[in-house]
Amino acid sequence: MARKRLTREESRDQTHQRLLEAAALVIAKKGFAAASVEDITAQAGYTRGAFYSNFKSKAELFIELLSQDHQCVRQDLHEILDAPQSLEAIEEQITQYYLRVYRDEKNFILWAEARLLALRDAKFRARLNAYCLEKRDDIADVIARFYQMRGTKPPAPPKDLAFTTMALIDGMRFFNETIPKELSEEAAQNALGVIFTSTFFK
Amino acid sequence: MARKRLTREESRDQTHQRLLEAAALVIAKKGFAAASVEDITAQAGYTRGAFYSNFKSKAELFIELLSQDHQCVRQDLHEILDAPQSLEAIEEQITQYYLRVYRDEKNFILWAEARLLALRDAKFRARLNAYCLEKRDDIADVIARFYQMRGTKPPAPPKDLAFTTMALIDGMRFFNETIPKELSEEAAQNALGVIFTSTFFK
DNA sequence: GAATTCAGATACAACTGTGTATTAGAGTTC
DNA sequence: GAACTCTAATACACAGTTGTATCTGAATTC
Repeated sequence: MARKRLTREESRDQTHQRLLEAAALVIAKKGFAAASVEDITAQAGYTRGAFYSNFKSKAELFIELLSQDHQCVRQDLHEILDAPQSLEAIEEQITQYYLRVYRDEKNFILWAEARLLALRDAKFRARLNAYCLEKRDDIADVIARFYQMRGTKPPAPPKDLAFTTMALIDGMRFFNETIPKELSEEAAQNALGVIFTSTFFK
Repeated sequence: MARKRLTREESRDQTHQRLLEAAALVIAKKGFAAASVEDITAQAGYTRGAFYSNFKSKAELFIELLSQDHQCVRQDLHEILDAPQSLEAIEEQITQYYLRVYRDEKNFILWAEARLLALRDAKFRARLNAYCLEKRDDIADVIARFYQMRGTKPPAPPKDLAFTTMALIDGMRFFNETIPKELSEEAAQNALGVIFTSTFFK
């Protein structure tokens, strides 16, 4: 199994990507502040030299990591929800989608770290807010489309309801991680369902 | 204005309390990991010697800080909600209470830091979960009491609805801090109101 | 009021992390 | 294949953090 000899660019991209993946692991494990550049490069199998020739700073790397994840999540959402569908299908898919995010989203710790970092770093906050608003608007679109199809008026502006959704999911995601014993599948569905079944869609 | 000469115990308690207050400031400002013992004691006007003769570790101090805040918040909640009241009064007061928490709660950053720490430190998590469940049960009581007075069945077990409430408030609190421009008073009320007016209480 | 006790200051030794400057070695160009 | 260029390793100087060990002075005790 001859390993392909890489061009300079391929090699660099590989290093770049490996550092990002390593950072995701290490930051999730130790937290952004406690994750040293040394930790990250060691996890990736490099030394600090590789880091500084690929990124300006730890925050820069983190932003790029979040950006990649944001784009992935966004694409997922669009693939599921963009095709025109029936009222029932869309309702079902939204519920499924969020239950899936709630259960499977691996990177929520990274986003929690990021939010905390954003409170303290204005530049970082600006970048993060852009992602946040993009997501809110995507969700607001879905909500607006849903009510339009049904021909009823939403109980509040869709953008506000989108905030509700995001806040609730994030909060529950945390409980799910720290007190799983108190949050059976059923309890989680009850807690989330308040929005997805009782309010938005009834 | 003669300053009172303190007894040893008074002096120690004063130092202890000042360190806690300083820690609240510094941890909120720099984050738990980045806040060094040196930072905290300097902020309080002491040296590290004072810290190590008052606390076993930074995590220990943090737990005590959170414990104090938890007790305060809890007492507030009870004072407002414990007296038997009319249905309308309780509904109004819950809404007011949460709007107040939402707007005024100064220490939510500390709790956000704590949740992240809890993901990584089992002992810390156990302590924090205890506070979390105590709070959930307090809220669940209020919800149960409300439905009982009204004589209707809650849409889900009160404990689950309490999780919903806590998750939503925390999440919105974050948005309020990082994207205040997108969250007018009205938008916030809409986002929170989904629960307080549409679901729980209608 | 002398002896004692204890809160907190000071000094210290070990470690960890950072960023830059320099170097080695592999890819690229001609 | 010789000169070059760029990625990543290595070396280094420096700053910050930690916990303990020791010391000091004010409160306490007799």
